[in-house]
Amino acid sequence: MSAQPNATPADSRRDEVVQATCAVIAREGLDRASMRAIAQELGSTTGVLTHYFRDKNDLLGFVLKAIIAKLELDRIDPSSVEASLEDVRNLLGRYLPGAADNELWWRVWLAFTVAALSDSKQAEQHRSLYAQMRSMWTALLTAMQARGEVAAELDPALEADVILCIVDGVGIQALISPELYSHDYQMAIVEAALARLAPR
Amino acid sequence: MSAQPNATPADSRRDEVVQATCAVIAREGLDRASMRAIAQELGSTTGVLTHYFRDKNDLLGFVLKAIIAKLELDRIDPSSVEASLEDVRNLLGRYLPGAADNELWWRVWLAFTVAALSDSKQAEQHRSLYAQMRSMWTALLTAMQARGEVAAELDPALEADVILCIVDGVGIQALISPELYSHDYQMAIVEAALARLAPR
DNA sequence: TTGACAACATAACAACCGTTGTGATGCTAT
DNA sequence: ATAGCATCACAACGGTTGTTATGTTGTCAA
Repeated sequence: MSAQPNATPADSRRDEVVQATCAVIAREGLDRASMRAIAQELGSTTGVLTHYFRDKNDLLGFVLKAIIAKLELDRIDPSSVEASLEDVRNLLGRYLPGAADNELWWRVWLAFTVAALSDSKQAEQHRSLYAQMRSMWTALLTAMQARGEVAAELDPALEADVILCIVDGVGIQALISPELYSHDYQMAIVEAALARLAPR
Repeated sequence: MSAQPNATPADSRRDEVVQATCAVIAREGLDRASMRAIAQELGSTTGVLTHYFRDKNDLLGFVLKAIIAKLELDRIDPSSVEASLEDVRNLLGRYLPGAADNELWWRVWLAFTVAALSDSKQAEQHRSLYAQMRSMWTALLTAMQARGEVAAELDPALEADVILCIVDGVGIQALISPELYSHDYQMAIVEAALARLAPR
């Protein structure tokens, strides 16, 4: 279950710090995630943080990398898998908040995304990451279209962006109004926006 | 063009401060919008801010109120207007970023939204605001459905949430990748998600 | 037993934050 | 002319921030 096969004890401890940082960011926000707050969440002092990370930027870099890994780990290879519309639904279902601990990762991801809007370096990273998702979905939809699973008259690139937008939108709304956006309701919205993919 | 018909000079000066605050938030982020940074944006010192506002919270309250006013000002009364699908498109078109100075307002709004996720008081405000939009769209779609402008088998409440989600999603993506999300492309995505509203 | 090193705790530092009080300036009504 | 008030500039305050240096503890090889 560990991240790496040859993970040293130091690496696992580092991961604990990253986890604690995510917890603080998700609960209090990115700007309130100070060194001392993170250390307190960990039940230690800032000495732990400075020992395993060069500075705060370094720590946040590890956090962002962990989030990105979470985003891409459960991704499928669009060229090797013959996905049906049902598979697409399941894939999005596991990705959205409302299931498992996804809400925590969504909160952290959204915090970094908004912060990236004011940081050209981080903005470029986010752009390329979304570009990656975009090309993945475009390839997947193109393959499905060739197999007749997606209506022929649709533009796969545009539909890929529709998926990205609807997922982001549902994600945000679910974070704002979790009592309204149950997992089933999130899926209902996604399916409503995706129904047009079906042929005929 | 002023906000209020009987606006005093003090009110207009207050509005200048609010505008400057929005500019700083949009450019540098909410956490970087310090009193001194806002004053510098205004070409003054913090004396101006403390004179017109009790404290920073008070100032940010005015900013949020200005944003909300921007959100609701160009809203239509769903019961009095006989909107067509074309009108819905135009309404959303004026609302999305990519047109006029909407991008600035979107950045500020998103900053407040993410901050609200870690503040139960602000979170409730955002929830009720989205609830307001939700009921507006539901009423509008219901009326259009009764007039045969929207397919009869659809659930207006669900479709209202689809609209809210797709707008938020397109808005965020447009802020992240403005060079990709032109105004026309934003509209194309919205129209793609909205095409299913048409009857038959 | 001792020395080296990892794993922290602790304290101090400058920089920045929001807030407050004080004073200078200029306009306005009397 | 002068009192009064609006409109700021400015400095200082306590608190919090990230960073750095130094101290303490345990472990383990030689």
